[in-house]
Amino acid sequence: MSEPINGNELLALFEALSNPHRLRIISILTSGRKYVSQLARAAELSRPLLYMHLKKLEKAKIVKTEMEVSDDGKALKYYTLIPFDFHITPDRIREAVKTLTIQKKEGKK
Amino acid sequence: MSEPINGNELLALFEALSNPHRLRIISILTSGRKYVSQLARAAELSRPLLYMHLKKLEKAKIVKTEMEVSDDGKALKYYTLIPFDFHITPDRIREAVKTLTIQKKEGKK
DNA sequence: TTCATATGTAATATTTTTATTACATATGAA
DNA sequence: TTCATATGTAATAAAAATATTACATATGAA
Repeated sequence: MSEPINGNELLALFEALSNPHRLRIISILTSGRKYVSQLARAAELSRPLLYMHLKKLEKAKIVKTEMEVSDDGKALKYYTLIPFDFHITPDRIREAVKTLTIQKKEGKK
Repeated sequence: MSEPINGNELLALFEALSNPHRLRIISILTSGRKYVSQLARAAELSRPLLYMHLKKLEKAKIVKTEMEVSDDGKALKYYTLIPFDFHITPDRIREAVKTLTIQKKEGKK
């Protein structure tokens, strides 16, 4: 969480955190795990849109998910916050950049 | 730098850090200030594109700028890294979200 | 005067991100 | 069977971010 971090992972982290809805989702999840529909109501987002945001948070390893079946038989997809403690300084960024391979437009024809 | 941070400022910070070129720019500036053309060569970016990226870094207060005139009379615009040390945890994000007023599509007609 | 070096930006194009609409399936309760 | 609750996603639209092109000005040196 606080160790030297790979450049691509660090970038994915910042990308995940660079949106107000996703910050709010993180905020909501600090009070405990929520299943998708529940989270959609709390965040006031449509499920398709919420899924998109959750994918970015998953990619950055900020949330994890698990399927469960409720007492009344409904399938529930729970999202849980993965605790983190990032220490961001210029030196850490300089170190991370050494392993940064992501290029915008990479693979362009 | 490490104190509780305003939600909008935190978002601007993450937005500034969520691009590989900008991370590289920060990395380059860790070795000392550079003027724009110098930085453009080091980062292998066109000046117009570099200006766009520098604006985002300035907005997030990650860099500052000062104009100077070189010995041979050229105007030089120097960019300097502002030291920072951010501590990012779920609780800090939850606190910051309370003061988050930025909404995508805010002000839509 | 011409060249090489700077800064500065407007207009446009391209790409990516964000958001919406419209579906599908499955479960248990009424 | 119908209703309310879930999950899941494809197709599309809209908005924002990124990138390029084409200019402008100014300086000192050759």
